[in-house]
Order: sequence, then structure tokens, then C-alpha cells
Amino acid sequence: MSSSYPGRGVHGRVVELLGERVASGMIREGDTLDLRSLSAELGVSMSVVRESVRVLAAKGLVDSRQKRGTFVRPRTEWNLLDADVVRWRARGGDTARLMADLAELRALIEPAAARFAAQRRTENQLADLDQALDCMDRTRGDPRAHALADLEFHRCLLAASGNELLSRMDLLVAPGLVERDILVHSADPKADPVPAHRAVVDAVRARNPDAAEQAMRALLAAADADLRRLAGTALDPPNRKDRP
Amino acid sequence: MSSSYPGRGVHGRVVELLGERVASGMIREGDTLDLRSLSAELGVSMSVVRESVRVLAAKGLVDSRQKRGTFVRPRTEWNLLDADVVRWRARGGDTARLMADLAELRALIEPAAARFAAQRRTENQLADLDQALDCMDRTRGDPRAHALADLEFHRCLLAASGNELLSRMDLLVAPGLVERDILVHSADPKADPVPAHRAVVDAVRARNPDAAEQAMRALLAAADADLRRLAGTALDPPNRKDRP
DNA sequence: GGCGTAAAAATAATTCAGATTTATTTAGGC
DNA sequence: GCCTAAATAAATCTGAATTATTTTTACGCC
Repeated sequence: MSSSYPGRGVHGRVVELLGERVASGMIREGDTLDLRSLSAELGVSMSVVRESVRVLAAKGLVDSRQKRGTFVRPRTEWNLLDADVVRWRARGGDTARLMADLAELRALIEPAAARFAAQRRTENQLADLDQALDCMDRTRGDPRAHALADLEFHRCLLAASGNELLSRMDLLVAPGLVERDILVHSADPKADPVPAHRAVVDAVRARNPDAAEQAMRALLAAADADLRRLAGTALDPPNRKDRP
Repeated sequence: MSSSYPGRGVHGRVVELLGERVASGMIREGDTLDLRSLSAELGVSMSVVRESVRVLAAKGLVDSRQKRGTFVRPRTEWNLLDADVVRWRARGGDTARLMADLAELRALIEPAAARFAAQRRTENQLADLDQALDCMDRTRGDPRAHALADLEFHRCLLAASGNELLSRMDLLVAPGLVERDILVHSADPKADPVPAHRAVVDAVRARNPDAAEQAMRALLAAADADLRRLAGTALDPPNRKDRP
């Protein structure tokens, strides 16, 4: 959905497939991909395989050197900030660490974005926030639509921060957000996240940076608490020592 | 240097060239790229052009649709968090806004990374930090080597944060850092940034999160002050209202 | 005559097949 | 130990066939 590769086309499917295989560890670091075998296995021509490999190379997942072949690069060189890479990892299994890292980043990014938004928001951006809030209000009862509205709200807030780079972090906040929304909404349909969101908008409207930052922290803390209550301690920060 | 495309090879050069043209605005949003003309203009075959376009598409810069052609996507859909895109933008001209956004992000990311590092660093990571510090100390006098050592220090710190996503933000801190280092060091060779860096390491060693965060803030503030002193108010946050 | 729907044409990317070139590693020769 | 040659796999090129989508055209209906 948020991919750069529309569903149509053979190339897109090959990229997705190879991306998942690499990100999931099914093809390990240093392993070489035999392009010819892949061409045969997937029933596509070399052109398609080559173009797909180029895309993976553009995201730092693989490298192609003459004579040595195409091999998986070490994890430390992957573009982990790429939306596709995040998605492939999420599908590939190691969601625990990924989600923990994403949550930490959100806790870092969003309060700051709220602060900036309170300082720099335009009238249009404020209107967008109001509209997203309305949409969240209206879609209560429809989990899927509500999750989309929630995401749109956070997107608008990041956009209002006036920092393009911060704004593009929406790709990183999205996965954690939708997971939370699905879980929480299915278990506790009466919960209403709108007031907490409205508090953020009110602070942004009043151009009060401290209040905006604080309201966003409260929102994230509440979301995190919901998650812990439902999923036990699954999202507790794991012991991170002794990582190579 | 930090690119995914080794200097060797025709493909890499075409990607660089097209990336710069798009990122610099030389080819504007919505404009279509005529692959056939490009093939003729650059003296390469369609295969190379197609594979290069795929890479740009992977970074969200362009989209290829049958019948309509290959066109530049709106800026809002570019992967601004991609190292190549950052580099192309930097070369393309709009450095003012880019550097301001990068600086804001650094001010957000690095103190948090220092805090996490103080909580979670391993002995090996601490040793890496010490080594980077030594290297900074030894390379005083050689601006280029010193800038590299400085960068390596910040990379080690991000790595010690124990958060892979945070760690990959090194791609974003690098451009601003080298610009600063070049400017400061050429104008004021006697300035010694090592003590400020050592303060961060000491706090990380002592596992004192508050001190680490504070030391990093101080470091960034000092760097920013240097920059302002030398470049006037060039990096003052511009008035960001009334952006569409 | 105006309008909406369905078939047909045009177009550019997409995919394919296979030959040629280039760079790099490994092995062999001086 | 250094230089040369063979082997290898990616890199590049060529040009044709295919596919999907837009635009146009034609037809029938109101």
C-alpha cells in the first residue's frame, strides 16, 4: 500500500519476494543470489531479475560485483529507514525488536513534532488537523477506517512541524500505529482516543509548544499502556546488552 | 562515498546524474522523462536507463506508468530519509532548508542517543567510543582526517544507543557535521572539540543518562555557536510559515 | 443534437531472448 | 615474487514481442 511498487507488473512482485527473502534472513548475510536460478525459479527473464536486484541494491540490501556475484550485504548497511525495508522486516518475523525500536523512535519524534507544530503551524495545517480529528470521531465503530484516520492525524501533525525530514518519518510511525489500533480496537471497542488527540490539536491551535509536547507524550503513554494491558509485557524493552 | 553505487560502472553514473537532475529541480514535479532521449543523450542503452529509472523509483523520486511515461513524483512522496536523496539535494542547491532540517533532527536524535547509550552501552561499544576519541585527538591538525574521526565518533555513539533505526540516522547527521567541521577547522585551527566529546563518553561510561544527554546538548550547542559565529546567521531557523 | 457506453487504436512501458563486452579473481608461467 | 592468461559472472547492448492504459472513435440511447 505504501510501497513504491504498484501491485501491477511482474517486476514489483519479484522485488517484494526478494526483499522479503533477504529481510527475513531466509537468504543470509554474505550469501550469493544466483540470478540465473532466480530467473528460472520465478519464471521471469533476466531483465526483470536484474532490475529487481538493482532496487534491492538501491536500498542497501545487496551488492553486485563482477566475478563475485550478487550477495547480501551485512545488516549494518541496510537502509533500515526505508519504508519497504521496514515492511519486509515486519513480514519477515523479527517484529519484536523492530516494533520496540519503532516505538522508541516515535516517542522521540512525535512530541518534538508537536512542539514544532505549535510554533510553526499554518492555518491550513491546523484545518487539516481538525479535519483528521473529525474523521477519527466519525469512524468510531469501524476499526479499519478509524486506524486510517488515526494515521492521517499523525501524518498531518508531522507535516505541521514544518520539517520535511521529520514529516517523512510517517513511514516509521505507521506500522506501530496500525498494529496498536487493530489490537486495542478489537479488544476494547468503547475506548475513545479522540480526547487525547484533541488535546494535542488544542495546544497546537493555541501555539503552546510545552502543552503540545506534553499532550503528545500523554497520548503515546496512554497508547503504550493500552498495548501493555492487552499484550502483556510483549513490548517491554528487552535486555539489549551484549549485542555485537 | 556513502553511495550504494560504486564509482565503477555506467549504471552508477547515470543514476547519479538523473538523481541530481530530479532532486535539484532541473526536472520538475510532474515532468516526464523521455527514456529514449536520455538513452541517446547519455550514449547508453535502454537497459541502463531503465535500471537507473528503477532505482530512482525505489527512492520515490519517479514513477513509471504504461502509456503515460516516466514522470517525477511530487516532493511529498520522495524518500527524503535516503542517503542518496540527501546527497543529491545537497548538491542540487537548496542546502539552506536541508541543512536547517538536518540540524533540527540532529538536535533531536543525538541527545536521545546519548541517553540510551548511557543506559545500554556494552563494553565493546564503550571501547569503540574511546578509540574514536583518541583518533580525533591524534588527527588534530589534519582537517579532513579529523572530520572523519568526528563522524566516526557520532556513528559509534548512535550504534551504542542499541536502537538500529536510530543508528542508521548517521546518514542524516553526516552532511551537517562535515560542513561544520570544514568551516570551523579552516577558520579556527586551534579550537579543540575533544573535551566536549570526552564529556559525553565519560557520562556514557558512568552510565549516567541525564549527564550524557546534557553533555551532548552542550556539544551540539557549541558546534552551532561556532557555525553561527563564522557564517553569520546563515543557519538561523528561517520563517517557515506560509509553506504550502 | 447531446450524452454516456463500448469497442478500437495508439502509445509507452514491460518483458523477453541472446549476443557481446568488461572487470575481477584465480591459476599458471617467467 | 611479480607478471600474464584463462575463467567467470556481471554489465551492457540490441531489437523484437507483449502488455496495460489512455485516448479516440463509433454506436446506441435519451
